[in-house]
Amino acid sequence: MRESDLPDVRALPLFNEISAESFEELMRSAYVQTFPPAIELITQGDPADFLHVVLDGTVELFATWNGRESTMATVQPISTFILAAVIKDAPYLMSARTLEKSRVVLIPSEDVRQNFQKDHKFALAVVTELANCYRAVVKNSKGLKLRTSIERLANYLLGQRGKAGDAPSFALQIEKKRLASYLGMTPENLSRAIKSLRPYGVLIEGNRVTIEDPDDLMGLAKPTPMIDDPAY
Amino acid sequence: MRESDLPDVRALPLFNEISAESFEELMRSAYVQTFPPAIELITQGDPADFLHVVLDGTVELFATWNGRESTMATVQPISTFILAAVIKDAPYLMSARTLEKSRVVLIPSEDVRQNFQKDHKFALAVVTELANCYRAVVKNSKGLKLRTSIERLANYLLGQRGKAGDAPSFALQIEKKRLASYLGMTPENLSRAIKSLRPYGVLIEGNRVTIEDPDDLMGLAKPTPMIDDPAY
DNA sequence: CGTTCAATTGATCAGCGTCAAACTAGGTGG
DNA sequence: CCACCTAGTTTGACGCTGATCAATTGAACG
Repeated sequence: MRESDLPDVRALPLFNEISAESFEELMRSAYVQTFPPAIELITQGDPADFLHVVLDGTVELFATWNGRESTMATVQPISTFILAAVIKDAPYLMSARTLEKSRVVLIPSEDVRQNFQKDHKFALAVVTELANCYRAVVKNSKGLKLRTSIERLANYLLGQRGKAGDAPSFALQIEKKRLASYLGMTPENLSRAIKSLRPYGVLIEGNRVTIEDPDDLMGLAKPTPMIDDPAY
Repeated sequence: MRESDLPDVRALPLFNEISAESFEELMRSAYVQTFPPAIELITQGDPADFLHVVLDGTVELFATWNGRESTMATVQPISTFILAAVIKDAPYLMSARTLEKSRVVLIPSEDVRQNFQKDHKFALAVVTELANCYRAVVKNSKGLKLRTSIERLANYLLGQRGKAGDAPSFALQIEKKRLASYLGMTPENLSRAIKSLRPYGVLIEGNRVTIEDPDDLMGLAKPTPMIDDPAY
């Protein structure tokens, strides 16, 4: 792997505190690969051979059952995914595909497991990472069960606005088709949900979102850190 | 806390491998309390002061938002809950209440955090526990997004049948009201879903479930370890 | 310039929630 | 021990949300 990529990986919370020795060992056996868009990186049910780190591009985590498919999350640089399967040496629960040209670090699972067995600092970082992942899924689940699709959309938009530094206008990071699936609805329905937010000052043209009056939208969305704040 | 309870707690995967020293330290500051039914043990949003271990009874984890409520899980002996919040020293994401008279061990969060900082074995156990919890929620989420309510019910029943040692008849562990909420539907809807499973050989009278032909039901439920097997 | 796929729109329909009422069961107090 | 009360469960009627189907528009890419 490229020398210049190392600092980025090292900067991740998961690797930040670990010993130079462990890091070097992990990176020695790791390799970086660039994938074209729409490549299935991992398939649910397969053994977890590698811990993945997205350096560039976008990766979609999705699940399938009985011919149906649902977007579970989208991973953007720089972050890892499917850590739990690697740790447990268990099969992946989700599949992953690139949405655009993406550069991904692949770290052999066995090395990850060995190093977190012997490097206490690494184990602590893994704990933190997993606790975060767990809480993220719980929040997601709460949203799914407690909110209507329009409320989920409204909160999603407010969340994206926050990510964009509270700019009045920003770009959607994923296509509407996938956003729909992520929010648990059909594309047709998302289209109509967007229209139904017009009275709340939401305007979406292409992937350009404009929120004219955040307070108005918040009246509908009723965001709470316990569902909507990733850092909570 | 009672001497006789110690072995049960010690037998938990979370505490099984840790040093005698850590265990003793944790138990010294821990205390056991017996609660009547319908007591709210923890409230979402509150700081995570204690790691909880259910010794006896049943505890429901639920979430609320905007006046709505949803059952997220039911915890039965012997197991822990809200480990992630304790580890992260973050607010609880879910509330918990006893469903029946329950005996619960309360371990001060601070002690848990300290001990997993210094006891590597404990940290490893926490990692495994969190990975399991994470995967459980992901499976749950997959079920919610990929299945209809009837399919979720069918799979739930097959799961319970498995827990009951594949007995043709067994008792529901929770009331239908809560089962409905857990499965993401209303009680009325659950009632009708149950009736719609009659042609598949499912008979439910009170809390007594009889599955006449599991294979028939499985044709509808299409269970997969990637959603339905807790050990997967 | 044409192909392909996403996005939108309209029409229709099924699933599910809501409301209301009847019924049942478990627990309490007389 | 029985009557009553409360809360869970079931049933029916109705309406809304969101899925499906079909067709069109729009945009991106070769």
